[in-house]
Amino acid sequence: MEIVDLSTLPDSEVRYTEFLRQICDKHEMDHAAYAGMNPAAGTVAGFVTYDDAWTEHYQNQGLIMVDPTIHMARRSIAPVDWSRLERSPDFQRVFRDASDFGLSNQGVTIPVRGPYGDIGLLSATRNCSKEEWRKLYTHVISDLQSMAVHIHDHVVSTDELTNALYHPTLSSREAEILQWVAAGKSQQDIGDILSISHRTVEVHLRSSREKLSALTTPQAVGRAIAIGLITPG
Amino acid sequence: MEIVDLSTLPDSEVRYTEFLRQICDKHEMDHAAYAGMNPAAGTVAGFVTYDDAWTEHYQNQGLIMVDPTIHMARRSIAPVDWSRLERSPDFQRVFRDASDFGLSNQGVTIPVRGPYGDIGLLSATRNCSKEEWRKLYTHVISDLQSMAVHIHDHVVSTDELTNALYHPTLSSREAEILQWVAAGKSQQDIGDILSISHRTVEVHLRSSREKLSALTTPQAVGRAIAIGLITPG
DNA sequence: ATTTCTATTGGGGGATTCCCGTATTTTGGC
DNA sequence: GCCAAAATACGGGAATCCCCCAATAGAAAT
Repeated sequence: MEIVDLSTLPDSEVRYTEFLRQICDKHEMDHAAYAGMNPAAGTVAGFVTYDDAWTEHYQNQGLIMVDPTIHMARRSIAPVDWSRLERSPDFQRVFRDASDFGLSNQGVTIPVRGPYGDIGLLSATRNCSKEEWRKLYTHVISDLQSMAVHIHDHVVSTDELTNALYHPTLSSREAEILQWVAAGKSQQDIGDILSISHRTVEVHLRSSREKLSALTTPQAVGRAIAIGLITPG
Repeated sequence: MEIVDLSTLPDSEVRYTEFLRQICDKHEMDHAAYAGMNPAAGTVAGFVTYDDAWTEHYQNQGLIMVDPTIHMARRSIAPVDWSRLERSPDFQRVFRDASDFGLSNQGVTIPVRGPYGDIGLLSATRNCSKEEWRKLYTHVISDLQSMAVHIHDHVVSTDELTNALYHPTLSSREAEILQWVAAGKSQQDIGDILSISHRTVEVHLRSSREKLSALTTPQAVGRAIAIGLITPG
């Protein structure tokens, strides 16, 4: 199958929504939605083909916090077929509401992760019989996975806001010292290891915290790991 | 396309290698390889269809440290076509060696990430003309991505060693407090938030450190985030 | 050539964390 | 039911971190 190159389309939110519509058409889905999250920056970007009414309701009710499809997909490697979700109270809550808006409880959510703790979720839904869904699923899942990777890759690489928050650059010294902190060393230890004063170590740590907008060193370490500047020690 | 269910095959390394062979057969590849990494635990698992000679050479020379396919794929969301790699000295080094062992410099590496900082790389290679490769690539990439997700999901969910290192369980209080620390709160702050003494907060932090085998709180936060027990704040 | 940024070292002092205790409550196994 | 282990809770005191300040030297930018 040919891949629609997102980069050839005009640069706006509309473009992504249009891309989702094309996916729907091609794979006989009623609706598709993409949500991209950057846990370190706390940002979320979303594009949907749903009606505004449902989107508004979803946001106003804070359904994103209880939506079981998101909850599961965030913890999964493989695509999550909604039919395999546990029928929890949260499930009832979200899908009862969705049903009121004419949406099906048949669908799939595909997680895609990037190297910096970012995660994209591509969901597609369709109202049809269980057998039809089963057949459709096995037929299109592979393409949908490709589409999910494609869209997430594109969103991450073009979203300037995300990119800015993504890559606070640490100097080599800062990264080096923060890496040692993540490895459990004290400032004095690090000073000895690098043959510099523990005062200097503290200065680099402080600037690292500032660059990462972190209040404390543990927070800075967490963020640095989440965005891939250092590795857990 | 039908997905070969890995769970129906006998449980061993051989099974994965066999699965890789099937992928080769189905998609007209010469060789395939999978490498799974858990950065928090520092473990690496690999399965290949290459000759032992090349595998040995690769390991003895420590090529994994300079292999540009791995280097790039680790930082990418989308599949990495080897033909688009920069012709760096490392590239020359690895692919000159590979060529000596009769291996092609045409191939693709597909990264797959899980929620706990784990990453799997599925590579496939084939010796053919550029045009053939181009055609083959667009034809099979979607299926290969599916296969990559499938194999990584399976390796992660069945590798007991990984699982053990993966999930040191924190008590709810411990996770709660560590989450606040990752959000940049001090012990005093957290005590106020949870209406307990900051002394108690410190005790929970200590046991969290012990469970995560961490020497310091920053290290504990880093590990907890890497293995998904908490999220970066 | 001047400015700006980075890396380095240092003092003093308050804030925070961390190790040493103890004690109560909850949980799980026998 | 009982006991052991874990979870929860609190305090004193020592070690560490962190913030204020100042200062020098080299590299990079203008």
